[in-house]
Amino acid sequence: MALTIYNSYSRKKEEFKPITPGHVGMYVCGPTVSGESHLGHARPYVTFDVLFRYLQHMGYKVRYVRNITDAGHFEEEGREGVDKVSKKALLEKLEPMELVQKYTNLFHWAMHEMNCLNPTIEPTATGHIVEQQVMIKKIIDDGYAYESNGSVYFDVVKYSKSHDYGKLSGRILEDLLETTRKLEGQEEKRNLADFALWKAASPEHIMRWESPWGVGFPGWHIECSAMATKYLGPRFDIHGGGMDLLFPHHESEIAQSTICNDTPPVNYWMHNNMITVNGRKMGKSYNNFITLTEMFSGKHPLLTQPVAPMTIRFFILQSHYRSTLDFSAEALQSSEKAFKRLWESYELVKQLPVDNEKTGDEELNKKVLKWLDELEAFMNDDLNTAKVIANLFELVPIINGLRDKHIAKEALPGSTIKLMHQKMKIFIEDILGLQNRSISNHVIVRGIMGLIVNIRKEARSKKDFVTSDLIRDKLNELGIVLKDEKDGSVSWNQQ
RNA sequence: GGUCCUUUGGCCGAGUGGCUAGGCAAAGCUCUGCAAAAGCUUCUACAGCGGUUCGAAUCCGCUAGGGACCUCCA
Repeated sequence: MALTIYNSYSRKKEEFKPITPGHVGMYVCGPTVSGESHLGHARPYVTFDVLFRYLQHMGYKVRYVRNITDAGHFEEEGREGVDKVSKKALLEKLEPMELVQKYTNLFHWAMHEMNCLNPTIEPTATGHIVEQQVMIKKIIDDGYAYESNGSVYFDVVKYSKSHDYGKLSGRILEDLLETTRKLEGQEEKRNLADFALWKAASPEHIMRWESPWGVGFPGWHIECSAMATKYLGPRFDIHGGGMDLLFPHHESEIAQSTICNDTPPVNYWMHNNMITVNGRKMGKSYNNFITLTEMFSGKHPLLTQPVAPMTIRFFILQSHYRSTLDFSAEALQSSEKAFKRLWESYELVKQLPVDNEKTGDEELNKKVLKWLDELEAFMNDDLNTAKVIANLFELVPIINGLRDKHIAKEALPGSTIKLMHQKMKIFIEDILGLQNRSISNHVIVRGIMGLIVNIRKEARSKKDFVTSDLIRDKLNELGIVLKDEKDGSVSWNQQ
């Protein structure tokens, strides 16, 4: 069964065929590290992390490139006024790399918390100024860019005469030429639709490099083209990012790269939809974003409690990546409970006996096998993680029922139980990248808890419920919940 | 204004023209020293109007609401 993915370029689902058999080149637009990442940013990184994991699961060797945008017009909020005063001592001034380092570290931390695998290459824009300049030179030499006042612009009008500018974003060039927006430096352009490859830096601009066109900094779109070309070649398989990057960012990327490399750069363009707040896109411009540190700590007016990183991951994966996903504290709470229930049942399946050889309930067995079989088909259908999770939940009452003896032990053969365990491991942990970060994984904690549980068991057997309830209540205060199971065993977990 | 998308039960969310996704919440029951879980049962929705079809949440049209991009944006 083949993986199909929705290609924004053709606006259709297409079967995925890599350029080089067995290998996949994938580029995802990374964060701009002039500020902290928010919940909205988490979506593409989780989405494409799942794609990265799934491609590897399929046996592909994947080169996953995700950039760090650390060049551009950077100002840290509240500091720009001070920083622009050049008389300040060096250490008092904003050092761009300091700012960039701070938010890069924070980003990496948040990614780790959400169990996103590291990309195989994570290039920075500042580390590839030379590559960008070489690319710009090539485009000028080819006659598709011009210098103006120390800046360099891409000639969109000329490009569109021989190429399909606007195809990806559904834009019509004539409309773009008539745009009434008044932007800085607009008079330097031949046409309003032209975009900057290199921008001259004003004296107070804190990020600046020498170039053949004067001191300046690279245009926003060129870094992705330069780094993708360098690490993935002129033409590669998958390019991902948020839908809001379709225009102008990705449209410009196509134009630049096409001129520079004589080929359209990407076979499959993938775009995730936005996370919304009350139906409105979460974003910088609307000032309705919640940073990931605020999410994890719960320190935000819209939150009633801290939101675990895994809850965010699960929340994102419960919807399809091309649909909008509406944020609310309630929705996240419901995800938290749901994930917990799924995980506990997954823990349980590992302990179910697998020695039964009969199939007592043919119908149930067939249903379970069907649910398991469908998991892969759902992933293959444009990464339908929502359906994968729905099927995993179908298994929950079955597993719990076997534990409670509600469903007879003989109902399902051991082979089915084993398969459930195996598939749940693959899909929950390896592909969806969900994990349990609670202290219950710690070997010493397990030992201590085993001891406490035994002491309590002893008390209960003597009907000393004062002691047994005290233990349970005190553990509860620490966030550990004990459950007396029907079969006399005791299970526990961290809230 | 242009281009495009969207509207699903109390809430969140999948949905390939026929076979009621799933989660959360709620109610009842079972189990249990108590509790917490868990299990069982109940809750059959697709913005409105019209059309195509044997059959429409799904296709088409119109109306209404919401949104995205056109500007930094995941």
